[in-house]
Amino acid sequence: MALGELERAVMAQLWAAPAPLTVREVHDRLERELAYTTVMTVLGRLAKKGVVSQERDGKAYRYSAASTREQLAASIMLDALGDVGEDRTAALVAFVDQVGPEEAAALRAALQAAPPAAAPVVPEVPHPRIDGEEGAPES
Amino acid sequence: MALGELERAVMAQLWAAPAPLTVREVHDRLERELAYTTVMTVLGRLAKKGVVSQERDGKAYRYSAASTREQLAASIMLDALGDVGEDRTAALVAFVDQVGPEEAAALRAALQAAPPAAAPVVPEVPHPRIDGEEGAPES
DNA sequence: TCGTATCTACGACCAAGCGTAGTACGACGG
DNA sequence: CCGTCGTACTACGCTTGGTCGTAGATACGA
Repeated sequence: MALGELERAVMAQLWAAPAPLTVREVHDRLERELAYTTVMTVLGRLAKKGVVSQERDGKAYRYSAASTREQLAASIMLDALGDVGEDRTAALVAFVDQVGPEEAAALRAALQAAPPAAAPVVPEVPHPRIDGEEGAPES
Repeated sequence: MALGELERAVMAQLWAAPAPLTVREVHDRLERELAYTTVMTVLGRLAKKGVVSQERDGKAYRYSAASTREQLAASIMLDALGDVGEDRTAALVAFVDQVGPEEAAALRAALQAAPPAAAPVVPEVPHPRIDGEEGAPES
């Protein structure tokens, strides 16, 4: 994925908002003074990448993050893990080794919650796809 | 970080080799037919980024990966985790949730091997930079 | 000494991605 | 009819990564 700086800032707004935002709302919330169209472009690109979803609201669109910040981070972590090739175990060891004890504790807790053998729910989304009119004719 | 395709291929060769390689050696080992200078440029950029270290060997340089593949992957994962902001725990939960049961098992094993309560804080480096050689001069 | 083979150092070019924004154009409320 | 709002499309500059070419130093054999 590797979002850019502005893209991350925009995502931050979307994640911080309780409901989908319009371009104008995102624009207004951003600290930086940007042209309205700049925000539009960024949101469009994010939508194209699949990290945000847009829904029509009258004339305008409302944008919302397609996944939570945590899920996205997890996806990126997973991608990095995948790049390692075969010895994922060693990479995970290195990872555990690099995170602090607090994260290690969190990891332990997370592992406790995860059933070792049960097929995890996770309907899909290894990483967000950008299919268009395929399976969800909303509206 | 986020190495490019060729950069990853070059790194793969360096990781696969038991000893530092010259540009020519890397060039010869790569599947693709590339100009010698292309490999040189890539190795130079890699060195500039700090992911490989170069040592003089007569007229030529010998290049070796600055850290293991696993450490690099772990660093990238850690970076992604850092981007999440405060709630790293949730991100780790999501991560555990997204990895398969095998990785979860590996994670468990890694956590077992990890020092349970030793260092209260990391000596330094919020996220590890790769400039110096701090990795492991295995050779 | 000359020519050739090696290397490195630098510069160049192109494609893609991101930041940033302008322009065109349709819909809406006065 | 006109200004406002919103989208669509285009564009431009910058950075990064892939790919080389050329130039200069150096070593080595004839």
